[in-house]
Amino acid sequence: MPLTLLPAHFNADPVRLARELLGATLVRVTPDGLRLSGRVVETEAYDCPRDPACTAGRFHAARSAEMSIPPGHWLFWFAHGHPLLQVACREEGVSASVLIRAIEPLEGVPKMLDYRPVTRQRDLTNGPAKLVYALGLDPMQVSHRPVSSPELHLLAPEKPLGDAEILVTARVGIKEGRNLPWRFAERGNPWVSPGVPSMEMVTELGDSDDAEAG
DNA sequence: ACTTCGATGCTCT
DNA sequence: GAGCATCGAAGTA
Repeated sequence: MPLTLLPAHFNADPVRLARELLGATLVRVTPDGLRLSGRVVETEAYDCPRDPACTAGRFHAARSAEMSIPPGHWLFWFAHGHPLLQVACREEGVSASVLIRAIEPLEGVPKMLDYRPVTRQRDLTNGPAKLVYALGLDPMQVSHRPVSSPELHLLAPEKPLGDAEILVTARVGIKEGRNLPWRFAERGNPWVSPGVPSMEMVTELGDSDDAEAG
């Protein structure tokens, strides 16, 4: 039986955690007891003290609300009116998190399609806000709850993904810190978000950059 | 399959 | 009032 990840597990480097969460199962139990789940296939790390995406401009102040959330608790970042699901990392008072960017639907697909009707099944959960809608999550209800909550929790991967199975790329949609290789995806999985670059582009990324996971 | 472009709602100025 | 860690629709292939 897979283990439910506990909040204490997230008092750690978000870059490492983002990588380790690939292959985990995100489980949502609806108010009527329906179980929806999906395999985590794409994540992204944010780590303020060393992250230009956080310290640049408006982001710095914006993190203050997030900083009051203890590690291993859910939080939502809003972008363009869309809620993005994250887990707070490191110790409380530090702004660091892992963003869940895409999942591969496992259980409860009909209910997900009910929450978020799409014509192509591929589009159901292949984006950070898409998966929030497909799971029927209400940010107001889920924010600040532990990642081990019955209604929304994470099961550890059966087997951690090897380096060869992980595609490391740059984050998207931000100005500063574009170059940091802090987005992780399961290589070859069709359920990753449309913007994940091909292998060729990743190779170019490697020589132009520094910061590593640690 | 790909592109472009407007709407979204929340946060900070 | 601006800008954004995005999405969806509409257009072209």
